[in-house]
Amino acid sequence: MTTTALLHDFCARRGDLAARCRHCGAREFNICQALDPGLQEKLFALALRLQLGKREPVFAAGDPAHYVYNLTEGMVCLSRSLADGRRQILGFLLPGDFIGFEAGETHRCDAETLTEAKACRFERAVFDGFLQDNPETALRLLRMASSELAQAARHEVLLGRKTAVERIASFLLDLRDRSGERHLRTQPLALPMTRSEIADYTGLTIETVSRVLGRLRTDKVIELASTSAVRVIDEAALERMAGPA
Amino acid sequence: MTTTALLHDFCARRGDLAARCRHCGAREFNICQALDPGLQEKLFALALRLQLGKREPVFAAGDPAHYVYNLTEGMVCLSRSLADGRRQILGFLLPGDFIGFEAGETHRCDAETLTEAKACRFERAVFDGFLQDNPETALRLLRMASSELAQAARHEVLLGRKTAVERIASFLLDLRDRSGERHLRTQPLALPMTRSEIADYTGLTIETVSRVLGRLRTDKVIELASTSAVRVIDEAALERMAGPA
DNA sequence: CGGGGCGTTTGATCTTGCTCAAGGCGGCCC
DNA sequence: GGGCCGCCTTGAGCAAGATCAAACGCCCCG
Repeated sequence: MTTTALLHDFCARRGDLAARCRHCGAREFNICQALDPGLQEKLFALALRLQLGKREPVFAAGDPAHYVYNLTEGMVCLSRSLADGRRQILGFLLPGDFIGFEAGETHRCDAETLTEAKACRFERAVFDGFLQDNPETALRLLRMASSELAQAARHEVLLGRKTAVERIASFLLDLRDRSGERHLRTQPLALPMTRSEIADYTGLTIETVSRVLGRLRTDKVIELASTSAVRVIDEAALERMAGPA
Repeated sequence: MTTTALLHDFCARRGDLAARCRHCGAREFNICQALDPGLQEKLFALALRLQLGKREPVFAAGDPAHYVYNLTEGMVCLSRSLADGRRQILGFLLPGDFIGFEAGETHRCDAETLTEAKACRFERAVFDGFLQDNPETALRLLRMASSELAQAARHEVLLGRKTAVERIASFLLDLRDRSGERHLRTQPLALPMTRSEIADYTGLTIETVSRVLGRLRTDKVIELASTSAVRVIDEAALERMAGPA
């Protein structure tokens, strides 16, 4: 098999419900990474493999945090809403991302799938026990948490200090880069979220999101294959538009 | 001694450079919490006690991340800047907060003291080793990281979806609550950061920060003892102004 | 194939918070 | 004690993006 074919095969197995960890397409990115086969088997035994539908809630803010999840396939959206309906989307999660680990007893944001998705679900207490017994896994999770914190910091810069154009360009580049890291298709890049969700991620309105995307298209920086897929035509321009580093 | 006197004594020892962990005023909040005395001694042996001046950089974005820090006294400001000078302040850290843990090799934001401060500094590799050997400490750190992530999420809501008044009111309440949890004085509440730093935390300009604070003062919601200390007069009003939960 | 509904696009107007400008206050140094 | 400098406040006008409004297009369903 060629490298491409191998990669294709690898991706096809991503999140296969019956597959053991060593066949899991998300293994390279998620919590199981670098576990030796024995530990992987142990962790697998603790997991419930979950198949989730498109636009299905995983948990809501305030729910008791009984479980933690490791996403293996699909996209999930994390958000927090104010009582009057204003919503802030915190991030769009990709295969390998860890969801639902809380310091307290309840979840503090909403999690919903944007696409069909698969995940490994662990009982919180059981998972904590595994971490106790496997400090290198705890350290790996700590490093993943630290990456998420860095991602949140970049998002705070976007929300607090960037213009509308910079926000949209940064959003597209960030999603593309993270999708690429996870071996997902980037050209065209899937946008399974609605304009309203892009707006709530970037702190803008749907009208502004639509106008900015329209302008990027007019300027030949991107092509919109459909409303839910972009192709980056002029990468350098898009990077310039995303603002200074 | 009365409870108050005990607390006073306790706070006076906060961060005492010579003190062992069991006398450290920040012990209740920081990484050492709930360690048994033996482990505390082991951790203490790994720490360099650091005395920092007012407005002193701790590290800058891009610096190699050789050390991690546990703040025991004073306030530290975390920020990220764009090349054109725009800055986003990520948070104002209080005693007990953990600083500088990175997934990669370098720091990804700037850290600077706002006041004189004290911290325990650990070499990264040594600290990682301690976590390997003490999974319950790793778990505790993981829970602290999860709290920071929740704090970041609240900040994202503030930056993405709140009005100027809501941002300032939320900022004041958040700082007051976190100061209270750490047994710091809350009435009046110290604001060691400049208007410019409040602006860069809230995603506003200094003029808007000044106007909103002025309006809160005019409306008798707060009193400004000096430019760097507030007293909350009408708590309910301030909470209303911070926006719906 | 035609109709309905939702999500998106596009346009016109308005508002919030930014920019630009000037003045005030306070702390610190000489 | 006086002056200077940095930070803060206040005011006037402006602009980026929000709001309000309407039309479009696509998909689904009858």
